[in-house]
Amino acid sequence: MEQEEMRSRCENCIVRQFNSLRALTKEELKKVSDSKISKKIKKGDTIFQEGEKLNGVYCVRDGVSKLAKLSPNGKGQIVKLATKGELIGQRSVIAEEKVNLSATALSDMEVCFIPKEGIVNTLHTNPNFSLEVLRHMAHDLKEADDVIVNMSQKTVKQRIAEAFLYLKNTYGEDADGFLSLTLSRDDIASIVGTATESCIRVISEFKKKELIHTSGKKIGIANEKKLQDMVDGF
Amino acid sequence: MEQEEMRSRCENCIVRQFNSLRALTKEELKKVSDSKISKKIKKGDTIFQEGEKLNGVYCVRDGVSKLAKLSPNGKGQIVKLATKGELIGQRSVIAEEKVNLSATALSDMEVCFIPKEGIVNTLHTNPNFSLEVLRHMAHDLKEADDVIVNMSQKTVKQRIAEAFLYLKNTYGEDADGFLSLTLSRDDIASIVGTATESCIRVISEFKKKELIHTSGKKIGIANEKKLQDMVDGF
DNA sequence: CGTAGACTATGACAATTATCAGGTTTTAAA
DNA sequence: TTTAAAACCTGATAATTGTCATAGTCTACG
Repeated sequence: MEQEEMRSRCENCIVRQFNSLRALTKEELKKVSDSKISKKIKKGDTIFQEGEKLNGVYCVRDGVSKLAKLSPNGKGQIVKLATKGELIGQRSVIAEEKVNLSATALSDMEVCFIPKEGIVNTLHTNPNFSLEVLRHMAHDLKEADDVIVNMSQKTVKQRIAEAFLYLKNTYGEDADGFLSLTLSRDDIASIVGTATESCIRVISEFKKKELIHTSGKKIGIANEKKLQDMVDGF
Repeated sequence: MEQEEMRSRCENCIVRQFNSLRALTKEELKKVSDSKISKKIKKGDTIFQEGEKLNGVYCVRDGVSKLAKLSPNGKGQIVKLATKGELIGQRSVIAEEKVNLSATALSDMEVCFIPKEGIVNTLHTNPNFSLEVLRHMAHDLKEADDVIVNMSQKTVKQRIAEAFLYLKNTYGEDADGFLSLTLSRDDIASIVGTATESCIRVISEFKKKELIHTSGKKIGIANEKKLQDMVDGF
């Protein structure tokens, strides 16, 4: 059990290297580690919901979640995927507002809930940490701006092609050449902002043109160059 | 001239109260004021362009600018309007990346260029300032997320109606009941992400339905409630 | 192992939106 | 004041995308 105790300390957690927590001092990290709560979340379960008030942030240790807004009529729009190493909920904690997106697990996940006190205090006292958080937020903002531009300037086909390339570059492929992150057609549609049926149709078309190959819901990229050309409008 | 000297000091600039600079200490503010350069920018002129490397941020003292991405085919997408009191270019300076949007004046403007050294140093030493910048960025990020959701879940008509309400709430109306910020049909189209012709058609339709009234390119809101209902899908 | 429910798939059609082509009006500058 | 350019407007048409209906396929679980 001492082994397990060691492993569960933030100080020994590799994931921390990927997010703003790496700017914490040893003492600050110790406090965070003492206050954090590890949780396992099953695929499909929600971590938090739009409108909730968050009392802390979640650090993703393993798995992938979607941050999305559901509309009254049932269709949702995925705004961002958050994966190993990312902090979610920080925007809401910093702005002291209710969360405007809900977070749902796309795979089994392991997350650590970090109560906001530790975070907020440190923001006031450790400029390196603030700056690090700021950099991450600046990056998220750029990505969001890019999504806005893509939604208005690219067709559904282009956006789906782009999504596949993004998934390959971000999450990689398995041994058989399929994207490591397997999403439902519905989730893919929600990422690119289109109807599920339109998404399925485009996937069928890509398959016919041998740009991708599929097996069940798994998708593999067969012709990266042509997909990229399509994104670029050729 | 001493009067003018007084007025041009950041210490006496009202605009500062609206942005992160209010978190600066007197000394820090003095340094910023000493290093800043005031510029007048004429309507239509660009402040900076996509891909440029910014050596500082711009503080908008008066006027309105659009932050947009131009696409190769000529259509642009406006991602954000920045007005009196806002800082622009901070994202790029913080992330130490080239700017990903270009900034163009929509009206005659007065801006102050603040070299990044002062900003970056202060970010490292004054946690209040970092935190204030962080809050603003968190707010921008939420707005960007909302735009993404709107683009995918609302029709062009709804987005245009929403834009008019936004312009009224943000910039107000003049004495004759027209929106204070007058935009070209082209710019309105770029905000909601549609073709100029589609935008004009919707405006004509709104006019026929007496939801708005126009005079030249000026637009006034005639029936706020019905416009809001339209946004909400009724 | 069989069945309910969820997911995938496709066709037919409707709605939305873009594009092209042509006018008219407004604006700004000579 | 004339004139050229830019902005606005409208119609006709095409392309894209969404919706509805229906059926096949997969999968989890009793």
